[in-house]
Amino acid sequence: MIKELLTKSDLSETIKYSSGDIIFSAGERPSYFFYIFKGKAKVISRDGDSRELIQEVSTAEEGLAEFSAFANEPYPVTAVALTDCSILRIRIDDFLTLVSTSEELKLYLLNKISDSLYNKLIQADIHFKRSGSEKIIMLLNYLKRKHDDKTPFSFKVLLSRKNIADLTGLRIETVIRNVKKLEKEKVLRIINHKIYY
DNA sequence: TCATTAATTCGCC
DNA sequence: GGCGAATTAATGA
Repeated sequence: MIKELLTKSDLSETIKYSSGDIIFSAGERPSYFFYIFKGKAKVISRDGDSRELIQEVSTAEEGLAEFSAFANEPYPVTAVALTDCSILRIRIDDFLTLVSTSEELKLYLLNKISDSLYNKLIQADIHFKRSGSEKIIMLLNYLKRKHDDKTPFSFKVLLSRKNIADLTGLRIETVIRNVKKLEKEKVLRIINHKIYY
């Protein structure tokens, strides 16, 4: 287990974060590798302080922005706790030493970073679409891909309108208008404000 | 439960 | 497609 590998080293420490706390900020030089034990965090880009783009949501038993341990660049993004979190941190030098000794850790990182890359490419595709409704449909398809039941309207979207806006780069009003349009076109259903796709 | 804050929706430009 | 205001939902004391 990755968790044991990281904890057995006395080089690591566990830090508690409250919901909303910033774990690292864009522009900072990474000094630590972070691994979430408990809770959920988002990795975002910011546009002033009004708008944000959700780049990734990481949850328990996952690292946070793993690429940063290898990229040797300042963080291009900011990480914020979405819930109360318990997060392990280990200095990057120590982490890299640990990686060099563990096949399991190497495989984990290869998997996780590949997965992130895949997500990024889908995301780029979403952003590349011109119309709001196309962006929303692509996001819904992406979210539904792991949903077993492929029949229409079987998938309840748990995201808020704001979440969808933050994931697609659209404004909330645009999301609301497009979602209504898509309902008229019978592409999705709205029951109790929730979207079924 | 009440108060505060966040999300959603609507009308207007 | 964005802004501000009104409404509604969620959250916290």
